[in-house]
Amino acid sequence: MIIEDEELICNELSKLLKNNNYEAIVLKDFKNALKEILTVSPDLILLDINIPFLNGEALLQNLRKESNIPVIMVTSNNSEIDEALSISYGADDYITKPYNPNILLLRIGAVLKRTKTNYNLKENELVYKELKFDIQKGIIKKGNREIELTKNEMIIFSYLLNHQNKIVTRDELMTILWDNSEYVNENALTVNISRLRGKLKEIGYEDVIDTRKGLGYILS
Amino acid sequence: MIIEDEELICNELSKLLKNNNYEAIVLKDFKNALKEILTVSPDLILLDINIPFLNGEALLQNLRKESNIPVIMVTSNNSEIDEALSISYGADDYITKPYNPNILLLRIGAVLKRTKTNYNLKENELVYKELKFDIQKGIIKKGNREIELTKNEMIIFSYLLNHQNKIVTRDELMTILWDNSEYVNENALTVNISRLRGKLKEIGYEDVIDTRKGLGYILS
DNA sequence: TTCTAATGTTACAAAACTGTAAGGTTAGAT
DNA sequence: ATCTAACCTTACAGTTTTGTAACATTAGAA
Repeated sequence: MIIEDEELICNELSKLLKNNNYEAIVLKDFKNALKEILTVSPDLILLDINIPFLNGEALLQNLRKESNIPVIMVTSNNSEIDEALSISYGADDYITKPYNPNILLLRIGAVLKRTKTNYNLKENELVYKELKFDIQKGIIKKGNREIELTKNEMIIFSYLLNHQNKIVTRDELMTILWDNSEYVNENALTVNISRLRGKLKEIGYEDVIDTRKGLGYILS
Repeated sequence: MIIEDEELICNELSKLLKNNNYEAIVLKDFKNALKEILTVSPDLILLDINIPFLNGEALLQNLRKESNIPVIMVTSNNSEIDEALSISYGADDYITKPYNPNILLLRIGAVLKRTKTNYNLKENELVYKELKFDIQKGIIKKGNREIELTKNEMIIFSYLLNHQNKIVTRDELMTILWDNSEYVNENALTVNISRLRGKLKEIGYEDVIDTRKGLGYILS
């Protein structure tokens, strides 16, 4: 959602966002801004702080009482005070006019990534090839098929995803699963890997966890 | 870790970082940069891309083959090309010289936050009052005491944490737990809340989940 | 104060999870 | 080509998790 009074900028921004596969909505009615925002419930807000007759900082403060929708503050001058202020009011990032479109896109991407992975259960998904992995619930989705991972499988899969294309040693996994093995059978890990592979296979992902004998495992 | 050839800047940066509760190490031996980095294994790297006799881009590329340590690229000119390049080589952010110290600190904070929550199992902790919550493993730590949450408890606690000081309706929780209840007893939620409260109480957190009768629950 | 719908607690059994053991397979060194 | 350590698979039983039911408690409306 774009909150900005200069129509030219609004149009450019809309175009820019749409060209990059975002949906863009421009807020028209500044009077009922808060209500509008909450109704639309956008994924991210670009908020110009210098709109006449709209107290952007107050709006942000009020918004923060009800929602954690990420906000990127758009400021006119480059002073640090402004930046610090916007951030203390709860903005997730700031950018000064005139902004470079590519930089703005990078910032938007970064904020979305940051806030998505930071605890919004519904959207906390990680993508691997054609499948989505819901970290909190431990559910893998592919198309309409869903597979539920157990806690151990979740931990292993998370770790492998986080180290894609890198060899992960069995020791590393043992440490993560059982705090460096008090008295757990070495085979327990093998079994858990086996089970994870089985589930991945069910949704058509055979051979994605590769064994590097003597070294560990690798997720391609 | 600071990778930078101008000694004056190194010193200023070190001071800045230390004053803000970071540890700072300056890389001296540019020849064995990669090896050094991997040995030290810093939490974040500030990499000046314009050091004579050091190909920063190649270094980053090679580093990325072995590790996901976050890197902030320091560039001299503001051109987009540079930025785009650094990012495609795997940098997590970029900043142009001369940089404003406060902005640099903000960027560092943002990158650390982003990369920490993005799947580094060991460090993926969320802090609530004096306790730490390991999202992946579902373990709550307080001092030397540890409590293990079950999957359901984890989901509820995560959601409450994500909506601190906001009322969370029972419906919301039901949806998250059971995809808007096929045929699950309404009481199942109550029981799960009860169990979570019990565990929180064990580590001295009584009455942190408040009931708002007719509305929902709230984590204070 | 009284009443009642909303919420809480406990015990229990079905279901899911997980480490172990026993035996099978395989990559790669010799 | 052979051998063996490394890894895989399967079945099983102990343990944990979880929804249900039955009953208890409580906040707040009237």
